[in-house]
Amino acid sequence: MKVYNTLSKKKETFTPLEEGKVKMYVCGPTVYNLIHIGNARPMIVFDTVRRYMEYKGYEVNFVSNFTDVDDKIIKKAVEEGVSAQEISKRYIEECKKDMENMNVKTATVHPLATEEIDGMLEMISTLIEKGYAYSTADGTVYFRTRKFKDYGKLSHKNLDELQAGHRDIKVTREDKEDALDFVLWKPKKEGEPYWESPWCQGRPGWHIECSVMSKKYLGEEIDIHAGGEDLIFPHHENEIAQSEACNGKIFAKYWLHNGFLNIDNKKMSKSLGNFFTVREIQEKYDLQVLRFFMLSAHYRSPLNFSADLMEAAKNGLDRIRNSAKNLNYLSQNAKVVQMAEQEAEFWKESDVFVTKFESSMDDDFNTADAISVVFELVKYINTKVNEASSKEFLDKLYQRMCLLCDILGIILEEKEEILEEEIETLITERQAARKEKNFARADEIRDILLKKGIILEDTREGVKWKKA
RNA sequence: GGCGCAGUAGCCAAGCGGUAAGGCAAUGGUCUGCAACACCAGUACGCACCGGUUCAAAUCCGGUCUGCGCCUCCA
Repeated sequence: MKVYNTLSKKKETFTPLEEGKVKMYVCGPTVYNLIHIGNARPMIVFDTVRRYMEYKGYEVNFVSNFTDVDDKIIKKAVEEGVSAQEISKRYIEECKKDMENMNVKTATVHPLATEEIDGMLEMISTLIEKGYAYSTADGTVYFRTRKFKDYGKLSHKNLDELQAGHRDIKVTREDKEDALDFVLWKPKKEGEPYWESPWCQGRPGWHIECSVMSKKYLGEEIDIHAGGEDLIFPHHENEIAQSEACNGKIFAKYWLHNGFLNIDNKKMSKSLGNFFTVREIQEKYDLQVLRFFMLSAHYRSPLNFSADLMEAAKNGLDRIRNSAKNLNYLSQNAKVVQMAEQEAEFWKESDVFVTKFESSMDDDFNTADAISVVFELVKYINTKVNEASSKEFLDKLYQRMCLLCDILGIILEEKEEILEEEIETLITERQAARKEKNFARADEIRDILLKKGIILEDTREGVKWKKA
């Protein structure tokens, strides 16, 4: 299995630190609002990485945090006149609902920054002892960036370039030894949540939490650290500095980063008004469609989001689901016999799709390619299967489809929705009318239902309905 | 100013040295009381442009144009 490592800028063969086990950390969201579809990309992508690793037989210890102390949370709390904790708690719950609806597996541990303050104080103290950090008059603690020789190895920047970088809005604080030093601990402001520390009453800087939580739940050395590409600098660069300066060991072996999600070819931002929450997408689509859409491009490429693209993704997913549905339908009526000789040959022949799927995924999780293999399987199934097929053959093919889709986190079974009784009755009446060849009445009922927003389709599996 | 990514059919998107996967849409067909759905079948002499290397280039090298990202909170 090859993975692209941001550290080396190359695809590398994946070899875990410990045979058969994977230690993986994914930077989670700051919970100050409902998550947006940009937040959803790393969740979906790295959940898929995890699923594939598990499929390959690895035992994956997957840790993903919730940042529950932060300026934006405090700001939101002030706006609503409630505590910061109330805000973070609320949006963690909402986020978990969204994750479930996107079929993102729960992490082995979902640590909260506010519950790991002790570990942070400990790491900051060690960094000060080792000369990698210093505190200032007001109790702010900074990381001494220039002291860490490898600084810049992830983002491939060197300190002088960084400093020479033209930035209009460059806020440098007077008490820093160097403009590049970043905050580990900062004093509270009036009304803000705070914790006691040797330096002042205050709260942690953003970067320290991930270093600490990763260490606590996965150890000083981990296999994979992942997140959005925007986190490469400064967040992940700073994490490396903190962890490696503190532990004296290589922090993470592989660094994976997903590309950004754009809206109509523009960066998503509130000011442009092109900001979508996962919840808003859910009003219009099953979140499986969102997931399928996100996996239809390579995770490192930028991905454009638009209404048309979602619609295309929906139609594509439907093709896969229809094929699965058809297998189920045929299976229900199939003869319970063993595979015929030719079916056994076809079955054997379809092994190739599993092999191809795996080699796509082995190549840096090429889900776009993997999905194309699923479509090839769909076509194969559609052309090889009919009313005369044996139950064994049908069921095996169905299981094979499920196997591949499950790795992608795509669910094939659809939730059964319940119709109002009145509509149910009309559908039954229409069926009766059709049987008596009273097509006028049948069409009349179809029109009535259409006006109620129900579209009927007469398929060979019986009448199907969907909402307009 | 520095660092970096990308340009493949109407749209999306794999391929990354051996002669263009897959999906959506459009088109033709099969099925159906009709409609819809579903299924099947075609669909790029070509991979932004100009040069170069090679027996062979969408893939490597140089240049040009265009779009985008990071360097500041951000997934």
